Amino acid sequence: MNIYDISKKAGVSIATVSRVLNDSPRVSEKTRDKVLSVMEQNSYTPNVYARGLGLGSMNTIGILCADSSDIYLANAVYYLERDLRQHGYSSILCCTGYELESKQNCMKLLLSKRTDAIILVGSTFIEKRAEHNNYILEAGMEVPVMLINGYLEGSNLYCSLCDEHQAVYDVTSRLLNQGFDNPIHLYRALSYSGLQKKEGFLQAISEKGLNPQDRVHECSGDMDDVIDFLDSLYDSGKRFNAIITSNDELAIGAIKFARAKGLRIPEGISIVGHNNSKLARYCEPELTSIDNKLEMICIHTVTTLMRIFDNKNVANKTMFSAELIKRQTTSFN
Amino acid sequence: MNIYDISKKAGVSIATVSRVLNDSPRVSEKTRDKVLSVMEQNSYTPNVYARGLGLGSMNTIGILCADSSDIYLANAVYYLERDLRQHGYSSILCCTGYELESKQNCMKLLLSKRTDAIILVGSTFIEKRAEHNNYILEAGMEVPVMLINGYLEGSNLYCSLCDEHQAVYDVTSRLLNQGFDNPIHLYRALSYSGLQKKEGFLQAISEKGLNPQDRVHECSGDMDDVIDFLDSLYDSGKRFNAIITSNDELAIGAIKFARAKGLRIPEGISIVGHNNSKLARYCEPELTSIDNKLEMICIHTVTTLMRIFDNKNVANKTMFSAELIKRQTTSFN
DNA sequence: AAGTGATATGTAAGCACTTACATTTTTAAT
DNA sequence: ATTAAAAATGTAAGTGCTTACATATCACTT
Repeated sequence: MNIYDISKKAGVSIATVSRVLNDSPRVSEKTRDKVLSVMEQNSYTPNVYARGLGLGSMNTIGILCADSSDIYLANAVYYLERDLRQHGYSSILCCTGYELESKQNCMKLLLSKRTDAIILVGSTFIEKRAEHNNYILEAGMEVPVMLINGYLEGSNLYCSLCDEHQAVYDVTSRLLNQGFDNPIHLYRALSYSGLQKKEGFLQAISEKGLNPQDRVHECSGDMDDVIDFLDSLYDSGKRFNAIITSNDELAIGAIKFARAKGLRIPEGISIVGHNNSKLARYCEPELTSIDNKLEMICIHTVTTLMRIFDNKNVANKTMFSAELIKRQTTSFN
Repeated sequence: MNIYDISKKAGVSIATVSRVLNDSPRVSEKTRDKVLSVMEQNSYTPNVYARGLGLGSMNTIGILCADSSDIYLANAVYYLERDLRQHGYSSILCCTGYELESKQNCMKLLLSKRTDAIILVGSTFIEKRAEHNNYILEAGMEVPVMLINGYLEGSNLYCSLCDEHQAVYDVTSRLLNQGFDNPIHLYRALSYSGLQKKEGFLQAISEKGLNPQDRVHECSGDMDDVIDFLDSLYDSGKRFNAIITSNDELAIGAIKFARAKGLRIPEGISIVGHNNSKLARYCEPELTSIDNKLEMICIHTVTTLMRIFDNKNVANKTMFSAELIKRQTTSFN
């Protein structure tokens, strides 16, 4: 069943059928109804490939995500797909993992699918080494590329993110002022946002005149690794009374560590997570966490994309403010 | 840059270029190399829409998922996308939510995208009312439809699932034999697998001669609702010493409830989750949970799909065995 | 009733590929 | 060197849609 069949059955030309398909105003109401009812009766579905050929696009967006099984990224994917679909776009998902080559391949794949734009989810994309960003910049020359939780100065990328630097600076300062004067920071990966978090932490402690030495540590995503790491740090004689992490999983590892060592939370040690994922309420005690407004960022990203498609003007960078969600692992008033 | 440009630059016909594109053996090695290098130099990417038109397909699979922000379903989506991509297929994701109409619309959307198959993730798809399954069966007439964690007797759907009935029957029986003689079951939704879990529970308790009355309860997915529900059940005088749930989130709600009431886990009350998600280790005490082999099911689903595409013969239903992962909310030996 | 502009419809040429069939070239056997 | 079969390549007709341009129809005006 194609446009020719429909045109015959409706007694019109294929151009008219096509116009109906594309909501053209240049069809009389009578004809439109006729054509639509023929389509309905024959449960006709236009062929996307043919339309894509003719139109040069078929309203699909590529979502490049490091790991959609990560609870935070999974939420991002969910919000994005939902909002895109509401705007008439569908989503091709591609999970890259954390290897550069795999990311590049996935990007190539999405570009070859002629997606109208590409959204990068997971701040792990913008890395320290500039050459690791090239494939993103190149993609940006072909289609609009949106970064969630990332930013690249002076690039043609569109960025929606949260002010993680400020957020971490703020909690760290508050903890310091409250007597938790010996904090450490655990992070997962030095992505753009990871870097911001770390810098926020460092700024706060340096303002208090603390030595940053041995206060910042990279951890694997596995909870047991986090526990092991903290155990060995502790057993080597190192002491600390606050742990600020770059995501909630790490913070839960920290909680497990503290409980196992008999440290009291939050009196003896404060713990702050990041992302304010559902996990924050699953653990015990429930986790104080920085909410970085993921849903808002995703909605904004999709809105921006639509404006770009409409050739409206658009900011290259939009930054939201995080919010500290206080629970039981800290004793802020 | 299209196939004509390439053919000119390589000094061959478009048919030859197309053959190179399609890995046809009917091209000499010399010509193939020549064409490939011209493509490379001009960084040519074949147009998916044109290829899709000519070939009638472009190796894309639709993934219909109730809610990809659900930690269990997010994992399924992750495994599926990964395995599909390894086999040269890309994935269009569509999150339906739990409303029938929305599910139907998403299915239509995916079919209109001419996906080569559709995978339904989230057992919520096969419901009690037969008419709610019609849209799935109709889709099954057009393309292969695979069900993850679902089954529909006598249909043309391909199903990969885990024997949840047996799994729940087994733990429930073990708990009963261990003296936890007053169990209740909480479930999220009466999907196919939800039904299996419930039936497994009921069979176990009826074999022990217990009254099933008031032992099985539907809960919302929200943790606070679960806690509230159990609170009011408890406050109304109802007592129980084992809670078997249909997912880990519910079980964590149960843990929170038990701790708040001062019930001792696992001596006073045993709690068993389902899915063995990461969550099971985040809570306190860590949760005993039924592992229903999601990764294996997903891999099997993709393999099955590839066999279908190759016209190899394939089982309509494949069932795996679950495994009980013992942690701290039960005291099995 | 003829003429005008607006509106509706049709024709045909893209869009970038695939592939059956026809033709040419190569290889190997005589 | 001749010939047949096999291999490589080319030609041209799809694939199902969009849309510029041409043409037909309609509603008014005079």
